[in-house]
Amino acid sequence: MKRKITLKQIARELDVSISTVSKALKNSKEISADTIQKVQAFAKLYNYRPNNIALSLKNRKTNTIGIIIPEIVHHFFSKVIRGVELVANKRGYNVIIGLSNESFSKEVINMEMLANGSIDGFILSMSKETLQQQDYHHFNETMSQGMPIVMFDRVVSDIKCDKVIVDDFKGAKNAVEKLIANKCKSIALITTKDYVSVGKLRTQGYLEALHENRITPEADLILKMDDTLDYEVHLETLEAEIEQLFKSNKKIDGVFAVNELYALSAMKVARKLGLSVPNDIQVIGFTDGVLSKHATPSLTTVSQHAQQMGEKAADLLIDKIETEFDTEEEQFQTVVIPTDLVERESTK
Amino acid sequence: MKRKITLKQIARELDVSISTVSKALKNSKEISADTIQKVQAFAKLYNYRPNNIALSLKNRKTNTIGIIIPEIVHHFFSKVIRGVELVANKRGYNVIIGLSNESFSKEVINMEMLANGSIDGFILSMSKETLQQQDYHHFNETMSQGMPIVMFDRVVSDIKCDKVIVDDFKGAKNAVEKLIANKCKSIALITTKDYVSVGKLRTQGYLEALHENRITPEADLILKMDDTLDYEVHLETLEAEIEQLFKSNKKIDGVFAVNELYALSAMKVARKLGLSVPNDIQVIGFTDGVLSKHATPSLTTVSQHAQQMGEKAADLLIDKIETEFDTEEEQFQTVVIPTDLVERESTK
DNA sequence: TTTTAACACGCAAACGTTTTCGTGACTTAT
DNA sequence: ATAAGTCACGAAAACGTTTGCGTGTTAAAA
Repeated sequence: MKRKITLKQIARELDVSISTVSKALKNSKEISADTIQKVQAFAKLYNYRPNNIALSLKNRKTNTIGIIIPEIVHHFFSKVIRGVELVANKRGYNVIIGLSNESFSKEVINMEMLANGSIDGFILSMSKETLQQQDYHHFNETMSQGMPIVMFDRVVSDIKCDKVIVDDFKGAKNAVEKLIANKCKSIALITTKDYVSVGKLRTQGYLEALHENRITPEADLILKMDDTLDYEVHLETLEAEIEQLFKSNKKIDGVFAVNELYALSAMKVARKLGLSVPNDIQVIGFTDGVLSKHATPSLTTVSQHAQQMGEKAADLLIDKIETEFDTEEEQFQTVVIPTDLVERESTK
Repeated sequence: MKRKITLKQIARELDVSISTVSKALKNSKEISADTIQKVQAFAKLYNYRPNNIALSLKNRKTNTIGIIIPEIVHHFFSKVIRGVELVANKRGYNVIIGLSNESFSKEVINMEMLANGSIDGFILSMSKETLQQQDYHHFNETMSQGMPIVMFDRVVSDIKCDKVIVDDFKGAKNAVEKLIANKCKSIALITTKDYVSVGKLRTQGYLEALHENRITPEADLILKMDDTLDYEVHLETLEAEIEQLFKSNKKIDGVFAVNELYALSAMKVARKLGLSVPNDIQVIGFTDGVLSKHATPSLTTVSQHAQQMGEKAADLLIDKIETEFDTEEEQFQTVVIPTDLVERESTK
């Protein structure tokens, strides 16, 4: 088991100095053709590669970006990662991941671990707990130390940094407008509590669409789920709530759900109650997920283009990393990725 | 924008030497209580944290593990990552990801990037292309440089390293036995071509179950898909093939599919042909995915316990990293994670 | 008063690079 | 023959740590 070879070892073997080896490998014109040839041959033979850690230390640059997300077993986030990884690799960066598991303290710990030299910048989406507690000190501290942050999807305006978001408001509005155009008269909304910014915005989009079409929103038709529960495990609770909604509002003929699972559950409950989708009830969800595509009937959704978000976030971050324009005060931008309404079988 | 503070800066401010600061922070008894108190107060004030990169260089240890997978937008792999991340963090390690995108060359490049000092060891699952080309030089080279590798799921016996696999053979056999016990007389198999080890083993499990029950396998009932195609985009091709299978073998009353998508497609085609699942045809898939749970009818599957695989792989790897027992020749182990048959609505 | 020991701290090397600068040995021009 | 200029290379510093060892000061023991 041989260790990785270093400049020092090559130097010793070839009886030259370390600096000569280093320069020879870079085809420096300070070094004679003879020596260059000799060194490069030896280096190739032993498959020399410079040690990244040493380079990082010397250059004060790791060429690695950290990504902190609440959860990885989730199509949206894994697609974002794929996007990040794609452009990161293309631009010579590695990606290191940290999972907050929706916990504030894990988010803080993870960021601290990575912030101490391991990476050049962060791409992150806040945990629900952080959103609830509204404690953003770790973000601000990280940035004050000169480490750039790009946030995506779950953002708050209090934090001054680059952001990549989806137009939740317009996406939701479009979806509801589609239902209205499809002759739905009584459109229910299944959403989350308001502290999650995206849920809030989608709810507003729903209301705006109703308003513009002179439909009076009814509180009865709006179901706000407590999403601190993991509904992958408490599916029955979710379904029971929706069933209750449907039963007490028989006139419902359209449903807009702010995520995939809510939408699927709505369809499931509808079927259970003997209602046909899309004939009796039309359903639209909000996501990029795989469930929508393979559901029966397949689900019409607002697509978020998660991968594109990841790509954009990575580009923004690397741009920031690579310009040391500390000159004028920082300029932050918020990029809005447009949504698409992907029409499938759950709408007419 | 202040840079991160270093020992040197603390030393200069407090007019002591760097080593004194370092020792004071570690409560070394070489240092007076006075100085310790002074240094620690200052360090806390400025929120000093040692630079990971410098530590990595000094200790020749990064406390980071690399994970190379073919694809991240995939429930199985993201669950594995979650498992890896879970135990890695618990044991003080970070996780850095590389995606091979099922490509041999990207796998090689990614490994080379990480192998040069960035990480202490690899956890990986081979790309399809690597499996086809059977070129494993990059794995062997990496290991010969003293970097441990743990492989999971897609493995080959030619490579000597720790492995974590699922008992594909037994899992498949159990599933088919279940179908047989449920009175299926004509059981079809939808699988991949044999170069993917897992597909091959699952096929063998299928055959073995038939054999033990004195059922003669029929070539007509075995559909081998070319999985170099991405069936997420070529769904129609997949469905057409399955439809062909069903139409030319009307007696089929059971289907075992080696993954989730094949199984779902089989159900979809069955429905299209007016066959009821599970009354006319019972279906079992193989995976941990989310589709199975939310499909209609929900799909009975062989669960792989992906997260557990990730956890085990991480433990194996870190164990190996942390024992420098170069003494006797290396001992490699292959851990088999048992599968579970999760019964849902697609079987009786 | 001298020797010894404890104490509190600094020096320097090491991890593996890159890069600036210095310096001998030649070569060329005067 | 001497001055100037190339050429080819080495020494050393720097990135931020940790740690073994040396050392000056003081206090205790002889």
